[in-house]
Amino acid sequence: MPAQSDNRRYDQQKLHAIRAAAAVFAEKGYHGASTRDIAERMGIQQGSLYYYFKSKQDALSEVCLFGIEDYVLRMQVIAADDQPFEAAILATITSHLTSYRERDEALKVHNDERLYLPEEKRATLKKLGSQYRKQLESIFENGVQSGALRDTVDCHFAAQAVIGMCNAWGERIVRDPELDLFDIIQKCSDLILNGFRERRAHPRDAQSTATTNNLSNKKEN
Amino acid sequence: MPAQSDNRRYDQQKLHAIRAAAAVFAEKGYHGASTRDIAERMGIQQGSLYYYFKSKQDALSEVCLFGIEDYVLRMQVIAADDQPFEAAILATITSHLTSYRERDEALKVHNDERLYLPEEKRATLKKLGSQYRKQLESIFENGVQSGALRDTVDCHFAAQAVIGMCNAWGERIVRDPELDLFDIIQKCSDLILNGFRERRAHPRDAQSTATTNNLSNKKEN
DNA sequence: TTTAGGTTCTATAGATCTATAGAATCTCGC
DNA sequence: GCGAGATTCTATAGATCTATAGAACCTAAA
Repeated sequence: MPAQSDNRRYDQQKLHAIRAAAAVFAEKGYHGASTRDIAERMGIQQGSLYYYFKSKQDALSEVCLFGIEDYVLRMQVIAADDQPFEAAILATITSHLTSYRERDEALKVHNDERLYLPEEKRATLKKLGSQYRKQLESIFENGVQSGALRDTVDCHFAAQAVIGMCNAWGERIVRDPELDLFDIIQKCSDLILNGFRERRAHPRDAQSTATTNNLSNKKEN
Repeated sequence: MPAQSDNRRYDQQKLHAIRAAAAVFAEKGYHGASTRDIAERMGIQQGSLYYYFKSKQDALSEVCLFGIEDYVLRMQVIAADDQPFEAAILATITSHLTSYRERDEALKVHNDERLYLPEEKRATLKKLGSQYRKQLESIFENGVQSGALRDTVDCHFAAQAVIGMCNAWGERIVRDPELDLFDIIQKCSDLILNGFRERRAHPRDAQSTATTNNLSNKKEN
């Protein structure tokens, strides 16, 4: 039965179990992983796993929560802290990507496998996720209001784009531990802020509007 | 036995099978989907599916290939075509995102499930994927050389970022058919080119220009 | 040492699922 | 209508996999 008061052993093993499940789910996917795989990874028998998880689905649920919880908390801190936009977006991206490194595979599992949970079990995750997105949106809104960002910026789009980009890099980061985290953070921030286009030495500034116009009617579509 | 010369029936059903497999894999994941699910969706019995696929893994393989093949071809056309960078990146994003709409779930399956294929069966997909990336990189390199992009741009990073962002939006597009594709394409291009930062009123350099601002605020159709 | 409760093990029921074999049905040229 | 080949069906072997029950083991307090 699920442990008691000051019992260290249970808590240690439970954490161990969550990490093992995260690693296995990340590698094989929720449905591709077996409870035997998870148990094996933590050095116990398959049946013993049910001492820590009510069910396989319950394991997924806990891994997802573990993967996202303090990552949302960190965002809350960033959003509350009233920094200039540039600092805030850098902090956001840093937090997002270092989460992938630190919490290993749990965040990846949250992103890739959470949809296999039934609606009800996902409620908490959903709330955390949209909380995160809203806070990121508010950072963008503040950026617009402060004049740091263009007033044409669609903050909802912007938040989704940042999240999407960070998750894409996060997947790579998890898969390839050699990647230079700091370098990626820098470049992502730069992209979000400035894009890739050269700004000062634009060839002909008279037709600058013309250049954007012909973007739309090109080639087959 | 796998059909013959002018036999229409087989080809039709085979395509039907691939689409059914794509839909089911997209919804439940490779391991979460059963061959019975796929067969059911195309209105035949589970065992009959093996008339069209050698194995379940073979089905995944074909779906992935189906999902990525002509999408790479389109990129080849774009890269060969010597357009200005702005047009090329718009065409790229348009191609990428409309692929998600048109080929339904097969591209999503390629992105999410292809890693479950054994190394050997993935060889072709890998080649196609890196071909795609390299062509996108060369588009960025051309952009730098032509002066359209800053010469500090890391083209490898840029290509990965674009692919990551497009895939992230693609997932949403597949899941929510109501999303305005054209709007997303516009905003992604704008982000890649210009970022979100206000440029006119930036303290440091007072000059240039209103150039590209109006890309984002044209109220499309 | 004894004992209680916490942790892990073994064994297994019951429910999948993949892939195959062989029978049944369908299609179409003759 | 006949027969050959193409397509689909039924039935099943064999290999999973999840979850549970109950025995065994381990630790620490009395």
